[in-house]
Amino acid sequence: MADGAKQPERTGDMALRILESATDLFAERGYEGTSVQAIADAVGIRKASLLYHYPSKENLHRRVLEELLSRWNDSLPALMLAATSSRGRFEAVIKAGVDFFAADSKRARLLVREMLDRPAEMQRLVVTHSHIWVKAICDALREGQEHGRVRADLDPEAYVIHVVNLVCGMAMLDPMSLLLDHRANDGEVSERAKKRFVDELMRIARVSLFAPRPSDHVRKKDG
Amino acid sequence: MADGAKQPERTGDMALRILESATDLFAERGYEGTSVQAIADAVGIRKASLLYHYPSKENLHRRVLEELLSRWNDSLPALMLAATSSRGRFEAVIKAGVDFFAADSKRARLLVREMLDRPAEMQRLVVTHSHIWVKAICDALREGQEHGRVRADLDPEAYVIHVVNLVCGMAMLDPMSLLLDHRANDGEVSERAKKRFVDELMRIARVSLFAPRPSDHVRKKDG
DNA sequence: GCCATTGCCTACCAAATGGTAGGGAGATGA
DNA sequence: TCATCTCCCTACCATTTGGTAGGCAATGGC
Repeated sequence: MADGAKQPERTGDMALRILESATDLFAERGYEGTSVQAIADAVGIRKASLLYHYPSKENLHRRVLEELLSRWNDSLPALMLAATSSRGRFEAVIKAGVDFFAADSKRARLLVREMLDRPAEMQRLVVTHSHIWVKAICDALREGQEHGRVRADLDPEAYVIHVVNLVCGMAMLDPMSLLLDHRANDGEVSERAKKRFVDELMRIARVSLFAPRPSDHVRKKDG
Repeated sequence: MADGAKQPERTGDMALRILESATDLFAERGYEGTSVQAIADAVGIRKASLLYHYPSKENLHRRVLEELLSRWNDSLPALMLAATSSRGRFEAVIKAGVDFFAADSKRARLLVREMLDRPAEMQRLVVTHSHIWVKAICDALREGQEHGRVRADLDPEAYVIHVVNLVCGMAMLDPMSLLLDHRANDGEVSERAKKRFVDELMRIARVSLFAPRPSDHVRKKDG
């Protein structure tokens, strides 16, 4: 191995390349299932070189998680805030949230994994990182309930959790996809399966959010 | 260690005790995060003794998964089949599904983990184990759609997947629970949080399933 | 030239991993 | 009584784990 053709391409972005490979592998195989050696191999360097940039596996893992959460908190809260006012905006916002994960399902996988592997730490992270915009959304939901736009029996906090859960469910599209598209898929989830998944996800989120308008039960037609 | 007070209690159930401890640990820490040594410690025997009952870690893992899926397939399909006909039965059925996981959230955790860790194998398992009753439910849903009981724009397969996903979301109640109940919880999810979670889950599943009846938008009241 | 810093390397480490070999106590049946 | 079988044990194995020590080439300021 290492007989050539592996020049460092650019010094300085080594740390970034490590972070990206680590993100992929942690998402795919989990923390315990990913060895430092495997990450180093993916990057194309030696294990000791990796540990020069990140003093320990645990440290690297923390950085991976921080990077993910900061991205999440960059894009999501502003979008989500616009969600609860009107139906059109709602569509766009949930779609944006879905796209965030659909773009690379690594993120969803990583989040779900962390919730399973480190529930206590994630609880802290959820509280510190998310509870601001969760609260904002819930306030908007409650206001919507007072105006009759939002279903009165909706439980705001629980609703948000379930919608997030539904979106994160994209991490598990893989094993489910054959139920949505019977073609022999070659390891890749078909676009058709993904579309059915996302469409129904948005439908569920939508109809369980908005109070039915008097005219709703008549114009029930689908393409 | 092993200085006494560890008589085998009953021979023959050793294999079962191993299976149970392994189930707990696999669910809590994942396959890679659980060593054979740790399982043996939990049971109170030596590692080599464990490997006498199960020839390898991988074999033990397979048995754990088989046991889980067989339980799932014992209790769920019959219940689910009754779900789609009337609203009363629907409640009971989803509740039963929820209870199945709420009883010990290990099961949900284990399933979610497998979907992340071994998507390909789980795809096979899902197809062979579940697609019969999934198909049955979907048929019932489609029939409900023809009779106007079920929302016309519902996508049966996708709906089932999302409901299963919602139920499996119970595996992630832990890190979310503080959003549902602000009391300092001592590692245990409060009953109140669990109830809010389940109630909203069932509400979402319900309203996104049944077509609104003309009278629905007036009798919107909750206890 | 010179010296310090950066960045990746080889070589090594103790500990833990999954798994094997084989011993021995206790029950069982002929 | 003796052979066999079951079940758990101690002792060991090669490999892999996360991590350290130190070398060495390139770079850049002085």
